[in-house]
Amino acid sequence: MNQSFGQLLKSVRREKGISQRDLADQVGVDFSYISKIENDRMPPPAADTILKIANILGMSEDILLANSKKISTDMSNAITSSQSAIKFMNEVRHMGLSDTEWDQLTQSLKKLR
Amino acid sequence: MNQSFGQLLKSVRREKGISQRDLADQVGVDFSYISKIENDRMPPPAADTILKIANILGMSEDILLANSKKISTDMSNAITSSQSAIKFMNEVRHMGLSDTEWDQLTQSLKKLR
DNA sequence: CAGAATGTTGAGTTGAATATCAACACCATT
DNA sequence: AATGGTGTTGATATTCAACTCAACATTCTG
Repeated sequence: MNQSFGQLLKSVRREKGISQRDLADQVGVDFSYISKIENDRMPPPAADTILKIANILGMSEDILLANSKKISTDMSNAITSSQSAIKFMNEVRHMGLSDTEWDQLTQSLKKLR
Repeated sequence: MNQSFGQLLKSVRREKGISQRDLADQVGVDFSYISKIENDRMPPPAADTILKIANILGMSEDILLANSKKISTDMSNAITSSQSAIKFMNEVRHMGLSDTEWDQLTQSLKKLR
């Protein structure tokens, strides 16, 4: 059910009919690197690179990022730039939330605005 | 009000009456490294090292971590290990929450349990 | 099948984070 | 003034993520 980052990347890239070389050129990396990532011979690239890939492939940044288990610079900043955010995250970490609870929090989020 | 990581470390260490060498030995780093950190000549150490320091000094891990603007491995895992958590964080990132809003979320958190 | 396009693999590179080492300076006590 | 405990500094080392490069293999298309 949870496909690897490489599997996801490979399938989306193929759907779009783009070669590894084309993608790599647009991203600004070597095409052999794309190959290794797609075959899970290397871990997902840096968060910034993941964002570029998502945009070039015309897919959701969030979905690709989520599959990579990486935290983007933006997200990292969103957390560490505010004392209140850090406090919140510490609480969360100590509590060990379930998926359901996370979803409830997302609901609370939407009620905030 | 917002003292640097180095200033905080130095003041707490002195309160406990521990020398840089003693602290460094217990942490497992060179004492000169502690000196540089305390004088802000080097950025805060790795998250794991920060946790060790906090424990040796008998202070809150969270406070020290928060001052360092770093994300601990535990916190990173708490976020990336769940799809729902990642979804929540993406929402948050796109919204750009204020401190007040973060505090409200912390309240929601407490109501969850 | 030929040639071009595309994909794979192993070894090596690079820069940033995270430190170490050696030398020296300061200060208090004996 | 020497010793011992402490702190500072500049140069250097180590580690790891994130790649590149060159060579080869496979697949597609005419």
